[in-house]
Amino acid sequence: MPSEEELIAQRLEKRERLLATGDPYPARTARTHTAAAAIAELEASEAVGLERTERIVTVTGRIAAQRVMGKAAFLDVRDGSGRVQLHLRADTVGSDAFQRIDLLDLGDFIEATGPLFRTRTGEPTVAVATYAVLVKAVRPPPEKWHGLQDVEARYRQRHLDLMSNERSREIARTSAAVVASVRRFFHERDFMEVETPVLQSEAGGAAARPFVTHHNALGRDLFLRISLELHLKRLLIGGFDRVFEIGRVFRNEGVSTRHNPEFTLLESYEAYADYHDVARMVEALLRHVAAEVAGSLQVPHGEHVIDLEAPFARTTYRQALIDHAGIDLREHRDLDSLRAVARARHVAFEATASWATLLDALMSTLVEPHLVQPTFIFDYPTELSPLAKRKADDPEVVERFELFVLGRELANAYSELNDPVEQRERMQAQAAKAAGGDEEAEVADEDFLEALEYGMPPAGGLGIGIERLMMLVTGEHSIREVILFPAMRDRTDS
RNA sequence: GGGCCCGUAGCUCAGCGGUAGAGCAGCGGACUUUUAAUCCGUCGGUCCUGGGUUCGAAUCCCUGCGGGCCUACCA
Repeated sequence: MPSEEELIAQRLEKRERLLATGDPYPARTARTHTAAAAIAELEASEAVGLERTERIVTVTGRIAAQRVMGKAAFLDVRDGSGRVQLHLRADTVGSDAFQRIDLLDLGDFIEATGPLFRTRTGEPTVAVATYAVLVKAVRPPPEKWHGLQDVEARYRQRHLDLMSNERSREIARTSAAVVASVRRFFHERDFMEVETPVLQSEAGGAAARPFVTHHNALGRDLFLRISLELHLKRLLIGGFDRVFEIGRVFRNEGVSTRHNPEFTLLESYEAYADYHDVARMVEALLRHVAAEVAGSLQVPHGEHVIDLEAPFARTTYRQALIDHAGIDLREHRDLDSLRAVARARHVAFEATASWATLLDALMSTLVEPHLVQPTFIFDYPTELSPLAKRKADDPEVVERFELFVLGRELANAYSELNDPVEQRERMQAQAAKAAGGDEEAEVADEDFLEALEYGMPPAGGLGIGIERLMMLVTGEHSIREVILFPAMRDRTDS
Protein backbone atom coordinates (compact mmCIF):
# COMPACT_ATOMS: atom_id res chain seq x y z
CA MET A 1 0.00 0.00 0.00
CA PRO A 2 2.81 2.40 -0.56
CA SER A 3 2.16 5.82 -1.73
CA GLU A 4 4.44 8.16 0.14
CA GLU A 5 1.72 8.79 2.70
CA GLU A 6 1.22 5.12 3.23
CA LEU A 7 4.92 4.42 3.60
CA ILE A 8 5.06 7.09 6.28
CA ALA A 9 1.95 5.76 7.96
CA GLN A 10 3.50 2.29 8.15
CA ARG A 11 6.63 3.66 9.75
CA LEU A 12 4.65 5.76 12.22
CA GLU A 13 2.77 2.63 13.15
CA LYS A 14 6.06 0.84 13.78
CA ARG A 15 7.18 3.79 15.87
CA GLU A 16 4.08 3.39 18.03
CA ARG A 17 4.78 -0.29 18.49
CA LEU A 18 8.36 0.47 19.48
CA LEU A 19 7.14 3.06 21.97
CA ALA A 20 5.07 0.36 23.65
CA THR A 21 8.19 -1.57 24.66
CA GLY A 22 10.83 1.11 24.95
CA ASP A 23 12.12 4.41 23.69
CA PRO A 24 12.86 4.48 19.96
CA TYR A 25 14.74 7.79 20.41
CA PRO A 26 17.08 7.26 23.39
CA ALA A 27 19.37 10.13 24.30
CA ARG A 28 22.42 7.99 24.83
CA THR A 29 24.12 5.05 23.19
CA ALA A 30 26.62 2.54 24.50
CA ARG A 31 28.80 2.64 21.42
CA THR A 32 32.31 1.31 21.92
CA HIS A 33 33.47 1.35 18.29
CA THR A 34 32.76 3.19 15.10
CA ALA A 35 32.21 0.96 12.09
CA ALA A 36 35.78 1.57 10.94
CA ALA A 37 37.17 1.04 14.44
CA ALA A 38 35.28 -2.24 14.78
CA ILE A 39 36.80 -3.55 11.57
CA ALA A 40 40.25 -2.38 12.67
CA GLU A 41 39.66 -4.10 16.01
CA LEU A 42 38.84 -7.37 14.26
CA GLU A 43 41.98 -7.17 12.16
CA ALA A 44 44.10 -6.37 15.20
CA SER A 45 42.64 -9.18 17.27
CA GLU A 46 43.12 -11.67 14.45
CA ALA A 47 46.74 -10.66 14.25
CA VAL A 48 47.34 -11.59 17.88
CA GLY A 49 44.96 -14.56 17.84
CA LEU A 50 42.37 -13.41 20.35
CA GLU A 51 39.30 -15.51 21.05
CA ARG A 52 36.04 -14.41 19.55
CA THR A 53 34.60 -13.63 22.98
CA GLU A 54 37.47 -11.25 23.63
CA ARG A 55 36.41 -8.88 20.91
CA ILE A 56 32.90 -7.81 21.79
CA VAL A 57 31.91 -4.42 20.44
CA THR A 58 28.91 -2.14 20.38
CA VAL A 59 28.40 -0.34 17.08
CA THR A 60 25.80 2.17 16.00
CA GLY A 61 24.57 3.51 12.72
CA ARG A 62 21.92 3.81 10.09
CA ILE A 63 20.52 0.71 8.43
CA ALA A 64 21.67 0.94 4.82
CA ALA A 65 20.63 -2.50 3.65
CA GLN A 66 18.71 -5.42 5.06
CA ARG A 67 18.85 -9.06 4.03
CA VAL A 68 16.44 -11.17 6.01
CA MET A 69 16.30 -14.92 5.46
CA GLY A 70 13.98 -16.82 7.70
CA LYS A 71 15.69 -17.14 11.05
CA ALA A 72 18.76 -15.08 10.26
CA ALA A 73 19.35 -11.62 8.91
CA PHE A 74 22.16 -9.40 7.76
CA LEU A 75 22.03 -5.65 8.20
CA ASP A 76 24.49 -3.16 6.74
CA VAL A 77 24.92 -0.34 9.18
CA ARG A 78 26.66 2.89 8.31
CA ASP A 79 28.03 5.60 10.54
CA GLY A 80 30.29 8.54 9.79
CA SER A 81 33.35 6.30 9.62
CA GLY A 82 32.04 3.75 7.16
CA ARG A 83 29.97 0.60 7.05
CA VAL A 84 29.89 -2.61 9.04
CA GLN A 85 27.73 -5.68 8.68
CA LEU A 86 25.57 -7.11 11.45
CA HIS A 87 24.43 -10.71 11.61
CA LEU A 88 21.34 -11.55 13.61
CA ARG A 89 20.31 -15.10 14.35
CA ALA A 90 17.05 -16.06 16.00
CA ASP A 91 18.84 -18.47 18.33
CA THR A 92 21.38 -15.81 19.37
CA VAL A 93 19.25 -12.72 19.92
CA GLY A 94 16.17 -14.69 20.96
CA SER A 95 13.03 -15.26 18.96
CA ASP A 96 11.19 -12.21 20.31
CA ALA A 97 14.03 -9.88 19.50
CA PHE A 98 14.40 -11.54 16.12
CA GLN A 99 10.75 -11.05 15.31
CA ARG A 100 11.00 -7.40 16.21
CA ILE A 101 13.28 -6.81 13.25
CA ASP A 102 10.08 -6.27 11.26
CA LEU A 103 9.90 -2.98 13.12
CA LEU A 104 13.19 -1.97 11.54
CA ASP A 105 13.31 -0.19 8.20
CA LEU A 106 16.04 1.16 5.99
CA GLY A 107 17.10 4.53 7.33
CA ASP A 108 16.57 3.70 11.01
CA PHE A 109 19.50 3.98 13.39
CA ILE A 110 20.31 1.05 15.63
CA GLU A 111 22.86 -0.02 18.19
CA ALA A 112 24.11 -3.60 18.25
CA THR A 113 26.40 -5.48 20.61
CA GLY A 114 28.23 -8.73 20.05
CA PRO A 115 31.50 -10.38 19.09
CA LEU A 116 33.26 -9.61 15.84
CA PHE A 117 33.81 -12.40 13.35
CA ARG A 118 34.21 -12.98 9.65
CA THR A 119 31.62 -14.64 7.49
CA ARG A 120 32.74 -17.34 5.14
CA THR A 121 33.19 -14.72 2.46
CA GLY A 122 35.52 -12.87 4.82
CA GLU A 123 33.21 -9.94 5.57
CA PRO A 124 33.88 -8.38 8.99
CA THR A 125 30.64 -8.79 10.90
CA VAL A 126 29.18 -8.27 14.35
CA ALA A 127 27.38 -11.39 15.58
CA VAL A 128 24.61 -9.52 17.32
CA ALA A 129 23.73 -10.62 20.84
CA THR A 130 21.53 -7.62 21.63
CA TYR A 131 20.35 -4.65 19.66
CA ALA A 132 18.22 -1.56 20.20
CA VAL A 133 16.58 1.03 18.02
CA LEU A 134 18.24 4.45 18.34
CA VAL A 135 16.06 6.31 15.86
CA LYS A 136 12.93 5.29 14.04
CA ALA A 137 12.97 7.10 10.70
CA VAL A 138 9.48 7.85 9.45
CA ARG A 139 10.34 8.58 5.83
CA PRO A 140 11.96 6.12 3.45
CA PRO A 141 15.50 6.81 2.23
CA PRO A 142 16.37 7.03 -1.50
CA GLU A 143 16.97 3.91 -3.53
CA LYS A 144 19.82 1.88 -2.10
CA TRP A 145 21.69 1.08 -5.28
CA HIS A 146 21.31 4.10 -7.54
CA GLY A 147 21.04 6.60 -4.72
CA LEU A 148 19.40 9.94 -5.29
CA GLN A 149 20.07 10.92 -8.90
CA ASP A 150 17.70 13.81 -9.49
CA VAL A 151 20.05 16.78 -9.50
CA GLU A 152 17.49 19.21 -8.19
CA ALA A 153 16.57 16.93 -5.32
CA ARG A 154 20.24 16.38 -4.55
CA TYR A 155 20.73 20.13 -4.07
CA ARG A 156 17.47 20.87 -2.32
CA GLN A 157 17.65 17.87 0.00
CA ARG A 158 21.36 17.51 0.46
CA HIS A 159 20.83 15.25 3.47
CA LEU A 160 19.34 12.63 1.13
CA ASP A 161 22.14 13.11 -1.37
CA LEU A 162 24.78 12.62 1.32
CA MET A 163 22.90 9.69 2.81
CA SER A 164 22.76 7.82 -0.47
CA ASN A 165 25.70 8.93 -2.63
CA GLU A 166 29.26 8.17 -1.61
CA ARG A 167 30.59 10.60 -4.21
CA SER A 168 28.69 13.46 -2.60
CA ARG A 169 30.11 12.56 0.79
CA GLU A 170 33.55 12.45 -0.73
CA ILE A 171 33.18 15.90 -2.30
CA ALA A 172 32.01 17.32 1.03
CA ARG A 173 34.94 15.76 2.88
CA THR A 174 37.44 16.93 0.31
CA SER A 175 36.03 20.43 0.33
CA ALA A 176 36.27 20.60 4.09
CA ALA A 177 39.82 19.31 3.87
CA VAL A 178 40.69 22.08 1.42
CA VAL A 179 39.60 24.74 3.91
CA ALA A 180 41.44 23.04 6.74
CA SER A 181 44.56 22.79 4.62
CA VAL A 182 44.44 26.44 3.58
CA ARG A 183 43.99 27.43 7.20
CA ARG A 184 46.94 25.31 8.26
CA PHE A 185 49.10 26.86 5.56
CA PHE A 186 48.48 30.38 6.80
CA HIS A 187 48.78 29.47 10.47
CA GLU A 188 52.13 27.84 9.76
CA ARG A 189 53.28 31.11 8.24
CA ASP A 190 52.22 33.11 11.28
CA PHE A 191 49.20 34.72 9.71
CA MET A 192 46.56 35.65 12.27
CA GLU A 193 43.08 34.48 11.39
CA VAL A 194 40.40 37.10 11.99
CA GLU A 195 36.72 37.71 11.43
CA THR A 196 35.44 40.98 10.09
CA PRO A 197 31.87 42.30 9.75
CA VAL A 198 29.43 40.72 7.36
CA LEU A 199 26.97 43.56 7.79
CA GLN A 200 28.44 46.80 6.57
CA SER A 201 27.28 50.31 5.90
CA GLU A 202 29.20 50.31 2.61
CA ALA A 203 29.98 47.15 0.66
CA GLY A 204 33.40 47.73 -0.86
CA GLY A 205 36.57 46.00 -1.91
CA ALA A 206 35.23 44.52 -5.13
CA ALA A 207 33.14 45.36 -8.15
CA ALA A 208 29.79 43.72 -7.49
CA ARG A 209 26.22 44.53 -6.54
CA PRO A 210 25.58 43.95 -2.86
CA PHE A 211 22.56 42.55 -1.04
CA VAL A 212 20.74 45.09 1.10
CA THR A 213 19.20 44.32 4.47
CA HIS A 214 17.75 46.39 7.26
CA HIS A 215 18.68 46.86 10.88
CA ASN A 216 15.52 47.59 12.85
CA ALA A 217 17.02 49.01 16.04
CA LEU A 218 19.48 51.21 14.20
CA GLY A 219 16.77 52.13 11.74
CA ARG A 220 18.98 51.90 8.71
CA ASP A 221 19.86 49.73 5.74
CA LEU A 222 23.00 47.66 5.80
CA PHE A 223 24.83 45.79 3.06
CA LEU A 224 26.15 42.26 3.11
CA ARG A 225 29.85 42.28 2.38
CA ILE A 226 31.10 41.57 -1.13
CA SER A 227 34.73 41.19 -0.11
CA LEU A 228 36.91 41.13 2.98
CA GLU A 229 39.49 43.60 1.78
CA LEU A 230 38.84 46.92 3.41
CA HIS A 231 38.53 45.66 6.96
CA LEU A 232 41.58 43.45 6.68
CA LYS A 233 43.61 46.42 5.53
CA ARG A 234 42.51 48.32 8.61
CA LEU A 235 44.13 45.56 10.63
CA LEU A 236 47.41 46.23 8.81
CA ILE A 237 46.97 49.89 9.71
CA GLY A 238 46.38 48.78 13.28
CA GLY A 239 49.73 47.03 13.32
CA PHE A 240 49.10 43.36 12.57
CA ASP A 241 51.53 42.37 9.84
CA ARG A 242 49.97 39.13 8.68
CA VAL A 243 46.23 38.56 8.68
CA PHE A 244 43.84 36.34 6.80
CA GLU A 245 40.16 35.54 6.77
CA ILE A 246 38.11 32.76 5.22
CA GLY A 247 34.54 33.93 5.02
CA ARG A 248 31.30 34.02 3.14
CA VAL A 249 30.73 37.01 0.90
CA PHE A 250 27.53 37.84 -0.95
CA ARG A 251 27.10 39.15 -4.46
CA ASN A 252 23.75 40.02 -5.89
CA GLU A 253 24.29 38.44 -9.27
CA GLY A 254 23.01 35.59 -11.37
CA VAL A 255 23.50 31.96 -10.45
CA SER A 256 25.25 29.55 -12.77
CA THR A 257 27.53 26.55 -12.85
CA ARG A 258 30.28 28.80 -11.57
CA HIS A 259 28.43 31.37 -9.50
CA ASN A 260 26.49 31.19 -6.30
CA PRO A 261 25.19 34.35 -4.63
CA GLU A 262 27.12 33.47 -1.49
CA PHE A 263 30.54 31.95 -1.69
CA THR A 264 33.65 31.62 0.43
CA LEU A 265 36.49 33.99 -0.08
CA LEU A 266 39.98 33.68 1.30
CA GLU A 267 41.88 36.91 1.65
CA SER A 268 45.30 37.43 3.16
CA TYR A 269 47.42 40.53 3.69
CA GLU A 270 51.08 40.55 4.44
CA ALA A 271 52.90 43.74 5.37
CA TYR A 272 56.31 44.37 3.84
CA ALA A 273 55.56 41.96 0.99
CA ASP A 274 54.81 42.84 -2.62
CA TYR A 275 52.86 41.04 -5.29
CA HIS A 276 55.82 38.95 -6.35
CA ASP A 277 56.09 37.63 -2.80
CA VAL A 278 52.39 36.87 -2.90
CA ALA A 279 52.75 34.99 -6.20
CA ARG A 280 55.42 32.79 -4.67
CA MET A 281 53.16 32.20 -1.69
CA VAL A 282 50.21 31.27 -3.92
CA GLU A 283 52.33 28.73 -5.70
CA ALA A 284 53.34 27.24 -2.38
CA LEU A 285 49.73 27.34 -1.15
CA LEU A 286 48.38 25.39 -4.11
CA ARG A 287 51.09 22.79 -3.80
CA HIS A 288 50.45 22.51 -0.07
CA VAL A 289 46.72 22.00 -0.55
CA ALA A 290 47.09 19.57 -3.45
CA ALA A 291 49.65 17.51 -1.59
CA GLU A 292 47.61 17.40 1.59
CA VAL A 293 44.19 16.92 0.10
CA ALA A 294 44.67 15.27 -3.28
CA GLY A 295 47.93 13.56 -2.36
CA SER A 296 49.53 14.60 -5.63
CA LEU A 297 50.75 17.66 -7.47
CA GLN A 298 49.32 16.26 -10.69
CA VAL A 299 45.61 16.97 -10.36
CA PRO A 300 43.30 15.33 -12.90
CA HIS A 301 40.37 17.43 -14.06
CA GLY A 302 38.22 16.19 -16.90
CA GLU A 303 40.48 15.63 -19.88
CA HIS A 304 43.31 17.64 -18.33
CA VAL A 305 45.92 16.92 -15.71
CA ILE A 306 46.87 20.09 -13.91
CA ASP A 307 50.54 20.18 -13.11
CA LEU A 308 51.17 22.09 -9.91
CA GLU A 309 54.71 20.83 -9.58
CA ALA A 310 56.36 22.67 -12.46
CA PRO A 311 56.97 26.37 -11.88
CA PHE A 312 53.80 28.23 -12.81
CA ALA A 313 53.93 30.09 -16.09
CA ARG A 314 54.43 33.83 -15.66
CA THR A 315 53.56 36.46 -18.19
CA THR A 316 52.18 39.96 -18.31
CA TYR A 317 48.77 41.20 -19.25
CA ARG A 318 50.15 42.88 -22.34
CA GLN A 319 52.28 39.93 -23.38
CA ALA A 320 49.44 37.44 -22.88
CA LEU A 321 47.26 39.48 -25.22
CA ILE A 322 50.05 39.54 -27.78
CA ASP A 323 50.80 35.82 -27.47
CA HIS A 324 47.26 34.49 -27.49
CA ALA A 325 45.40 37.11 -29.48
CA GLY A 326 48.06 38.95 -31.42
CA ILE A 327 46.89 42.23 -29.93
CA ASP A 328 49.36 44.74 -28.56
CA LEU A 329 47.45 47.14 -26.37
CA ARG A 330 50.09 49.81 -26.95
CA GLU A 331 49.07 49.88 -30.58
CA HIS A 332 45.47 50.51 -29.60
CA ARG A 333 45.66 53.35 -27.17
CA ASP A 334 42.32 54.88 -28.04
CA LEU A 335 38.85 53.47 -27.61
CA ASP A 336 37.93 53.51 -31.29
CA SER A 337 40.97 51.52 -32.27
CA LEU A 338 40.28 48.92 -29.61
CA ARG A 339 36.64 48.72 -30.61
CA ALA A 340 37.69 47.92 -34.15
CA VAL A 341 39.86 45.09 -32.84
CA ALA A 342 36.99 43.70 -30.78
CA ARG A 343 34.64 43.80 -33.74
CA ALA A 344 37.21 42.13 -35.96
CA ARG A 345 37.52 39.33 -33.38
CA HIS A 346 33.76 39.08 -32.83
CA VAL A 347 34.11 39.93 -29.16
CA ALA A 348 30.85 41.36 -27.81
CA PHE A 349 31.00 44.50 -25.68
CA GLU A 350 28.68 47.07 -24.21
CA ALA A 351 28.38 50.36 -26.03
CA THR A 352 29.35 52.09 -22.78
CA ALA A 353 32.46 49.95 -22.26
CA SER A 354 35.57 51.97 -21.50
CA TRP A 355 38.97 51.26 -22.98
CA ALA A 356 40.02 49.16 -20.01
CA THR A 357 36.70 47.33 -19.78
CA LEU A 358 36.93 46.48 -23.45
CA LEU A 359 40.46 45.25 -22.95
CA ASP A 360 39.20 43.01 -20.18
CA ALA A 361 36.54 41.60 -22.49
CA LEU A 362 39.26 40.74 -25.01
CA MET A 363 41.27 39.07 -22.26
CA SER A 364 38.31 37.04 -21.05
CA THR A 365 37.35 35.72 -24.45
CA LEU A 366 40.63 35.48 -26.32
CA VAL A 367 43.19 34.69 -23.67
CA GLU A 368 41.82 33.25 -20.46
CA PRO A 369 40.25 30.10 -21.98
CA HIS A 370 43.72 29.06 -23.15
CA LEU A 371 45.22 29.25 -19.68
CA VAL A 372 44.63 25.67 -18.60
CA GLN A 373 47.86 25.02 -16.75
CA PRO A 374 48.60 27.41 -13.86
CA THR A 375 49.54 30.79 -15.30
CA PHE A 376 50.20 34.07 -13.55
CA ILE A 377 49.23 37.18 -15.48
CA PHE A 378 51.00 40.23 -14.06
CA ASP A 379 50.44 43.95 -14.41
CA TYR A 380 46.86 44.91 -15.02
CA PRO A 381 45.45 48.17 -16.39
CA THR A 382 45.10 50.69 -13.59
CA GLU A 383 41.48 51.47 -14.36
CA LEU A 384 40.43 47.88 -13.57
CA SER A 385 42.20 47.84 -10.23
CA PRO A 386 41.30 50.79 -8.00
CA LEU A 387 42.89 49.29 -4.86
CA ALA A 388 46.24 48.29 -6.35
CA LYS A 389 49.48 50.23 -6.36
CA ARG A 390 50.71 51.63 -9.66
CA LYS A 391 53.95 50.42 -11.12
CA ALA A 392 56.62 53.03 -10.54
CA ASP A 393 57.73 53.03 -14.16
CA ASP A 394 54.29 52.85 -15.80
CA PRO A 395 51.33 54.57 -14.16
CA GLU A 396 48.85 52.97 -16.53
CA VAL A 397 49.60 49.61 -15.04
CA VAL A 398 49.30 48.35 -11.47
CA GLU A 399 51.22 45.72 -9.54
CA ARG A 400 48.49 43.14 -9.73
CA PHE A 401 48.37 39.54 -10.85
CA GLU A 402 45.69 36.98 -11.41
CA LEU A 403 46.34 33.26 -11.46
CA PHE A 404 44.46 31.23 -14.05
CA VAL A 405 43.89 27.50 -13.97
CA LEU A 406 41.55 25.60 -16.28
CA GLY A 407 40.78 28.82 -18.08
CA ARG A 408 39.35 30.40 -14.96
CA GLU A 409 40.60 32.95 -12.51
CA LEU A 410 41.64 31.29 -9.29
CA ALA A 411 43.54 34.01 -7.44
CA ASN A 412 43.78 37.77 -7.58
CA ALA A 413 46.46 39.73 -5.79
CA TYR A 414 48.23 43.03 -5.67
CA SER A 415 50.71 45.27 -4.02
CA GLU A 416 48.20 47.25 -2.04
CA LEU A 417 47.70 50.90 -2.77
CA ASN A 418 48.60 52.72 0.44
CA ASP A 419 48.88 56.34 -0.69
CA PRO A 420 45.73 57.80 0.92
CA VAL A 421 45.55 60.72 -1.48
CA GLU A 422 45.73 58.55 -4.57
CA GLN A 423 43.38 56.00 -3.08
CA ARG A 424 40.83 58.74 -2.53
CA GLU A 425 41.18 59.91 -6.12
CA ARG A 426 40.85 56.40 -7.50
CA MET A 427 37.80 55.67 -5.38
CA GLN A 428 36.24 58.93 -6.42
CA ALA A 429 36.77 57.96 -10.04
CA GLN A 430 34.92 54.73 -9.30
CA ALA A 431 32.19 56.64 -7.51
CA ALA A 432 31.79 58.75 -10.63
CA LYS A 433 31.29 55.56 -12.66
CA ALA A 434 28.70 54.45 -10.14
CA ALA A 435 26.95 57.77 -10.45
CA GLY A 436 27.05 57.21 -14.20
CA GLY A 437 24.97 54.08 -13.73
CA ASP A 438 27.59 51.37 -13.32
CA GLU A 439 26.05 49.24 -10.57
CA GLU A 440 29.24 47.28 -10.08
CA ALA A 441 31.62 50.17 -9.65
CA GLU A 442 33.30 50.37 -6.30
CA VAL A 443 31.96 52.70 -3.67
CA ALA A 444 34.08 55.25 -1.88
CA ASP A 445 34.34 54.04 1.71
CA GLU A 446 35.03 57.14 3.78
CA ASP A 447 35.90 55.20 6.95
CA PHE A 448 38.46 53.19 5.03
CA LEU A 449 39.93 56.28 3.40
CA GLU A 450 40.29 57.98 6.74
CA ALA A 451 41.94 54.89 8.22
CA LEU A 452 44.40 54.82 5.33
CA GLU A 453 45.44 58.35 6.18
CA TYR A 454 47.00 57.03 9.39
CA GLY A 455 49.40 55.00 7.27
CA MET A 456 49.23 51.44 6.04
CA PRO A 457 52.49 49.55 5.61
CA PRO A 458 53.38 48.39 2.13
CA ALA A 459 51.69 45.03 1.74
CA GLY A 460 50.80 42.25 -0.62
CA GLY A 461 47.18 41.15 -0.61
CA LEU A 462 45.54 38.03 -1.99
CA GLY A 463 42.03 36.82 -2.74
CA ILE A 464 41.07 33.27 -3.68
CA GLY A 465 37.60 31.89 -4.34
CA ILE A 466 37.64 28.84 -2.12
CA GLU A 467 34.99 26.99 -4.11
CA ARG A 468 37.12 27.37 -7.22
CA LEU A 469 39.93 25.72 -5.34
CA MET A 470 37.55 22.99 -4.20
CA MET A 471 36.46 22.47 -7.81
CA LEU A 472 40.06 22.17 -8.90
CA VAL A 473 40.88 19.60 -6.23
CA THR A 474 37.68 17.56 -6.55
CA GLY A 475 37.61 17.70 -10.33
CA GLU A 476 34.03 18.99 -10.26
CA HIS A 477 32.76 21.36 -12.92
CA SER A 478 29.84 22.91 -11.07
CA ILE A 479 30.12 25.15 -8.03
CA ARG A 480 26.86 23.62 -6.85
CA GLU A 481 28.61 20.33 -6.29
CA VAL A 482 31.08 21.83 -3.84
CA ILE A 483 28.63 24.12 -2.03
CA LEU A 484 26.63 21.97 0.35
CA PHE A 485 23.46 24.03 0.05
CA PRO A 486 23.53 25.97 -3.21
CA ALA A 487 21.05 28.75 -3.84
CA MET A 488 17.85 27.53 -5.49
CA ARG A 489 14.66 29.20 -6.58
CA ASP A 490 11.66 28.81 -4.36
CA ARG A 491 9.74 25.75 -5.28
CA THR A 492 6.03 26.50 -5.47
CA ASP A 493 4.98 22.82 -5.45
CA SER A 494 3.33 22.90 -8.82
C1' G B 1 19.87 37.28 -20.24
C1' G B 2 20.18 33.77 -24.89
C1' G B 3 20.30 28.51 -26.89
C1' C B 4 19.48 23.18 -26.16
C1' C B 5 17.48 19.35 -22.99
C1' C B 6 14.58 17.31 -18.83
C1' G B 7 10.04 16.79 -15.24
C1' U B 8 5.91 9.41 -15.23
C1' A B 9 5.06 5.31 -8.20
C1' G B 10 8.82 7.13 -1.96
C1' C B 11 13.63 6.28 -5.14
C1' U B 12 16.00 4.62 -10.20
C1' C B 13 13.96 4.51 -14.92
C1' A B 14 11.01 2.55 -19.50
C1' G B 15 6.72 3.94 -22.29
C1' C B 16 6.36 8.95 -26.84
C1' G B 17 -1.39 9.10 -30.14
C1' G B 18 -5.31 3.64 -28.41
C1' U B 19 -6.86 0.32 -20.85
C1' A B 20 -0.04 3.72 -17.13
C1' G B 21 4.85 -0.31 -16.83
C1' A B 22 9.62 -2.53 -14.61
C1' G B 23 13.40 -2.67 -10.74
C1' C B 24 14.39 -1.06 -5.70
C1' A B 25 11.72 0.17 -1.25
C1' G B 26 6.84 -1.48 1.20
C1' C B 27 3.27 -5.49 2.55
C1' G B 28 2.30 -11.24 2.88
C1' G B 29 4.81 -16.06 2.32
C1' A B 30 9.54 -19.55 1.89
C1' C B 31 14.58 -19.45 3.45
C1' U B 32 19.93 -19.73 10.05
C1' U B 33 26.86 -17.05 6.47
C1' U B 34 24.00 -13.08 3.02
C1' U B 35 26.14 -8.80 0.71
C1' A B 36 22.29 -4.97 -5.47
C1' A B 37 20.57 -12.06 -1.30
C1' U B 38 17.13 -15.34 -3.92
C1' C B 39 12.10 -17.24 -5.04
C1' C B 40 6.42 -16.71 -5.01
C1' G B 41 2.43 -13.30 -4.35
C1' U B 42 0.75 -8.28 -3.65
C1' C B 43 -0.15 -2.91 -2.79
C1' G B 44 1.22 1.72 -4.87
C1' G B 45 0.07 7.15 -9.97
C1' U B 46 -3.14 14.97 -10.06
C1' C B 47 2.32 10.96 -15.98
C1' C B 48 5.02 19.09 -13.01
C1' U B 49 0.72 23.09 -13.91
C1' G B 50 -2.95 25.25 -17.11
C1' G B 51 -4.82 25.57 -21.94
C1' G B 52 -5.19 23.65 -27.09
C1' U B 53 -5.37 19.84 -31.22
C1' U B 54 -7.81 14.97 -31.56
C1' C B 55 -13.10 10.19 -31.53
C1' G B 56 -9.00 9.50 -28.00
C1' A B 57 -3.09 12.94 -25.03
C1' A B 58 1.85 10.68 -20.29
C1' U B 59 2.75 10.90 -25.67
C1' C B 60 1.57 16.30 -30.43
C1' C B 61 1.27 22.09 -29.85
C1' C B 62 1.25 26.57 -26.61
C1' U B 63 1.80 28.90 -21.62
C1' G B 64 3.57 28.81 -16.79
C1' C B 65 6.66 26.61 -12.72
C1' G B 66 11.11 23.97 -11.39
C1' G B 67 15.78 21.84 -12.86
C1' G B 68 20.26 20.53 -15.90
C1' C B 69 23.97 21.64 -19.66
C1' C B 70 26.20 25.30 -22.89
C1' U B 71 26.86 30.56 -23.36
C1' A B 72 27.45 35.97 -21.40
C1' C B 73 29.44 38.85 -16.29
C1' C B 74 31.80 38.15 -11.66
C1' A B 75 35.33 34.71 -7.73
